[in-house]
Amino acid sequence: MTNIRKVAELAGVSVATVSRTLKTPDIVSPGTRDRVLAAVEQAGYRPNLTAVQFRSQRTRNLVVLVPTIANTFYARVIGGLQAAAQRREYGILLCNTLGDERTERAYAGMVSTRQADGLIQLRAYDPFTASDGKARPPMVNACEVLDEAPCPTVRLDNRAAARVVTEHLLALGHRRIGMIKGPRNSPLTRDRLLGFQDALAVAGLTPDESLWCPGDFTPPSGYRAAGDLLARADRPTAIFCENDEMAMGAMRRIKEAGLRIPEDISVAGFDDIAFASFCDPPLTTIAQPAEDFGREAVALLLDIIDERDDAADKHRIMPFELVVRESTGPAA
Amino acid sequence: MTNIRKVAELAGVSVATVSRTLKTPDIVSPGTRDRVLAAVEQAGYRPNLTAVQFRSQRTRNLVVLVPTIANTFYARVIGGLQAAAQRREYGILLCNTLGDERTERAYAGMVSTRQADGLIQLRAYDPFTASDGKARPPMVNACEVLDEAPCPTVRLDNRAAARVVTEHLLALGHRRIGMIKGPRNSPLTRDRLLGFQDALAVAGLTPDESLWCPGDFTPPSGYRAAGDLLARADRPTAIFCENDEMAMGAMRRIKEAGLRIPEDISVAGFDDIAFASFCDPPLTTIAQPAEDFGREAVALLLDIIDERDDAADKHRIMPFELVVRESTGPAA
DNA sequence: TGTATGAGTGTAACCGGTTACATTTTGCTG
DNA sequence: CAGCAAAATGTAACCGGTTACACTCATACA
Repeated sequence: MTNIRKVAELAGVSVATVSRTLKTPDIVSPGTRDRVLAAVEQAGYRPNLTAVQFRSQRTRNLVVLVPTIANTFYARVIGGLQAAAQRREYGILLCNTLGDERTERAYAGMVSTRQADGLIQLRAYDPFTASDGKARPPMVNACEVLDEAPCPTVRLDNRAAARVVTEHLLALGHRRIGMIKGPRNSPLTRDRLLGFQDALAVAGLTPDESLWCPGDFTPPSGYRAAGDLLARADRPTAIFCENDEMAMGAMRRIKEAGLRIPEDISVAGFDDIAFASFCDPPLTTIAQPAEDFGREAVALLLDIIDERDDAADKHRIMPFELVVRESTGPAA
Repeated sequence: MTNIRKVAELAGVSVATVSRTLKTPDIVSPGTRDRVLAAVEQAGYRPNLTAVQFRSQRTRNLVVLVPTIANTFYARVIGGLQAAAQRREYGILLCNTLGDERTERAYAGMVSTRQADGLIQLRAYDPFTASDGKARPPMVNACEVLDEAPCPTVRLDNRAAARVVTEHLLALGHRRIGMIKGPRNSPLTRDRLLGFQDALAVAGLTPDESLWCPGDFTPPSGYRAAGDLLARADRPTAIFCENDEMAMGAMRRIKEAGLRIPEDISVAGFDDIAFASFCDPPLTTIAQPAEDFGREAVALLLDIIDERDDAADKHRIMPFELVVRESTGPAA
């Protein structure tokens, strides 16, 4: 394996000069510089980054924990993350945790063991135990955030967004609105449900909890939940799904029951994934600036790492937008 | 930062003994072992993995280059990759390249610069230039593979699979079949087109190239291509899309034209993504063992890295299955 | 008692860069 | 041409582990 010593020998200079030629070319004389670069070329030399990282105690890598990359919303967030990191010359180590806490802690350990300089967590779970004490590695929590996050966060005002969707349905005359919830312990689930209730309360309606069905953010769970809602004698005239994937499942179930969307029943989702505008009918949903979540998270994390910041408890709220398509219409 | 010397001092032993206690506990005496472990606990010691990697010249990390993680098929492949790697105590560094060659080369450089021990490429592009010469880093190419791959490959017999889909359409009586292709220079596109032609040839039909539309594996491109096909006076009675995402776009366009699927026109896809069974109507497509692609790729790569293997030109062909759903029916 | 054996532990070299400090070379001025 | 500052380059310590080799000491056996 060619190392810096081989190159130095080849160029007839010291290792320090080789290092300087590659890192700060302006402080070596032009003649030497040419000779060294030729030797680098000839030897096919690539610096051993492991050695550099070891020496500098900096890896310029960031670990990103994603609950599931299969979700197209997260895929967009990651796109934003990567672009931002690349611009600052940081690499992204992407970890698909599937929500498994053991896996999350294992990957988070890459920061404790100095394989990465910081961590971006896209789920409301803190992989560092109390025993890590005050020496908490640099971390940012985005998208689904902890209530009392021990770090900066980037999130949507999910409650307000859910309220806007619900108000849209209410404005269309819907009074019995079904709700398909996300995973039980997710703050997203809770906040979106709260926003839903807020809107009902403002409209002077008493919420009917029997219309709230459990789901897990996957199409099959939306399919099942919709089945339960349709089986009722007093089925709702609209269903608000806490994400688009469940809305897709719900729409499938509604069609199998021989009902029309939105004539017989309206459906609204959340996230505005790529398929939302291509399903039948196109889905009314909440659009989020997914890429910006990634960008912001990187910016905040690098602030901590570079200690440009002391507070370290900045919290960003990203904007959302209701996208009205054809899956919602006037109540029958 | 607590390091091994601090722990050694705390336990009253040498650094070698600390190292041995953690790596080969059976060769230190029980008394010493307890003392060292207590010191490790007390100091909150985590070995600096960068130092370990540097010293051992092994990172136990694998780089995976994914064209786009937003594609749910790739997401499943990655799931398989991660599970397999974790079992062998390797980490996965996932890179979303978006097909950008500069990004791919940059991340592939992580192997040349010894930040990772090997590379799994899910796209038909070789990120190593000829100048890397015979010192090619360990690499495996999966899913979309190079024709003359300089490394082991894991792939589907795309040609045979496309032929099976086409035969299914022919058996339903379709004679004018439209084709929505993938990216121009992808071997997937070419092989699936070849299989399509194979089936037509066997059926004694002359292929009509004007029915082959360009696409790029995204829903909007399927939407546009379907528009072109429907605008023809002699529009096809079936459309074979080279992947499911384009099929979703095509179905949307067909419905907007007021046509029914499959009564007026049949649609078939490829990949069997999660939404394939939830769109309207559920999509006939080719299912691939996505997770197995990942598992196999890791197995082959570790064979090379551990030099269990000298040949290094093993090629695995994975099985596929035609999944007939409701988007295909008898020709009108 | 002397010696061989082996378990347990310590010492220090090593991995490949970076960089503080020392040394040499160059350029300029009087 | 001496003398000095500045520029260019070299020397070697250092990052934090791992491990070959050396050493100590208890035990077993002749």
